[in-house]
Amino acid sequence: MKTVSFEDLQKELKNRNINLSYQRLKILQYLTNSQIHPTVDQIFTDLHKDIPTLSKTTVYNTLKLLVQSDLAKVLTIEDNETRYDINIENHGHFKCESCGEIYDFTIDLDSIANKELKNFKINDKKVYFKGICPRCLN
Amino acid sequence: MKTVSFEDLQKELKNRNINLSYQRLKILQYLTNSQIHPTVDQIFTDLHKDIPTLSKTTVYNTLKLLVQSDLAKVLTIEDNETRYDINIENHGHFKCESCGEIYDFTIDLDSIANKELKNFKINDKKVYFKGICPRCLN
DNA sequence: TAATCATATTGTAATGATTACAACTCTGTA
DNA sequence: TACAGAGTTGTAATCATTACAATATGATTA
Repeated sequence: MKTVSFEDLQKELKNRNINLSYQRLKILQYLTNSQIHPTVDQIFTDLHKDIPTLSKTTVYNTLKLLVQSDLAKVLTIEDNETRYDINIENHGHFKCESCGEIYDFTIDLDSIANKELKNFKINDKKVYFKGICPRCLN
Repeated sequence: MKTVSFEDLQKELKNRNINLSYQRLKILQYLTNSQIHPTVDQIFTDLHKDIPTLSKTTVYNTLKLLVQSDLAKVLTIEDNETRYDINIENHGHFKCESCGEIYDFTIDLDSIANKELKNFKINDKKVYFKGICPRCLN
C-alpha cells in the first residue's frame, strides 16, 4: 500500500500556497502517525493535551482544507461518525461492529469499474465493509 | 437487479411480528415506489401532504425498524445526509456531484472479497462512487 | 524597528439532524 | 365497557457542525 510521507504532504501544501502553521502541522502529524482514521473529536481531544489553546473549529477548518486539497478523505462508514483518512489510493475500509476498530484493506478500485457507468465521470470510489474482526471472533 | 415486491416486505414484517400500521405502510410504499433513496426529510415532507398528522419521529422510528429487520439499508454517501434504500443485494450507488441524483449500478459484491479479510466475518458491503452523471456532462 | 496587511486561530452562538421521553391514540380481546 | 399493548405524536434535549466576530500571528515593506 502506498504511503504518504510528511515531506510529500508539506510539498503539496506549498504547491497550493497553504501555510503550515503549528496547529496544521500537528493535525497532519496526527493523521499520518496514528493510523486510526480518527473522528474530529479524537483529533481534538488527543491534541488538546499538547496544545491547550487548540480550538475545535481549527480542527474542522484544517480538515476541510486538507480534503479540499485532496490530501485527506472523508470516511462515512456510519451515519453518526465522520472520520478522516490521509489520502492513500486503492484501499477499502472494514469496520468491526464489535470493537469499532477500522481496518484498511487493499483493493483494486479500477477493477470494479462498471459498464453501466461508462458515460459517467467518476471522481471518487469508496468501499466500506462491516462485520466482526478476527480478534473479536474469538 | 433483484426487486422486492410489496408482498415480500409485508410477509417479512409478519414473520418478525411487526404490525403494518397506516404510517408504516405509507413509508414502505414510498421507499418501494420512489427509487430516489430519500432522506428522512424527503420522506416526511412528501408524505406529510397525504398524512397531515404524520410526525417526523414516526419516520425515524419506522426506518430504524426496517433497518433492524434488514428490509432497508442506510446510505452514508455524504457525511451530512443519511439516505435510506429498500434492501436489494448486489448494487452500488453513484452520486452526481452536480445534480445530486443517486444512481444504482449492479456490482458483484462477492467478487470484491479480499484475501486479507479471510479471517473476518463480513456482514455488509457498501460501494459508493461520486462524480458527474451523463446528463450533467452535457 | 515599526507599521501594515493578510491569514490563522479562537470562543461563542446558531443551526440542523437525531434521539429521548411522556402523553395520547388506536386496536383487539376479555 | 374496560383493559392492555403497541404505535404515534409533539416537544424538549442532545450532539456534531458551521457561522461569525474578535484576537493573534507572521511576513512584508517602508
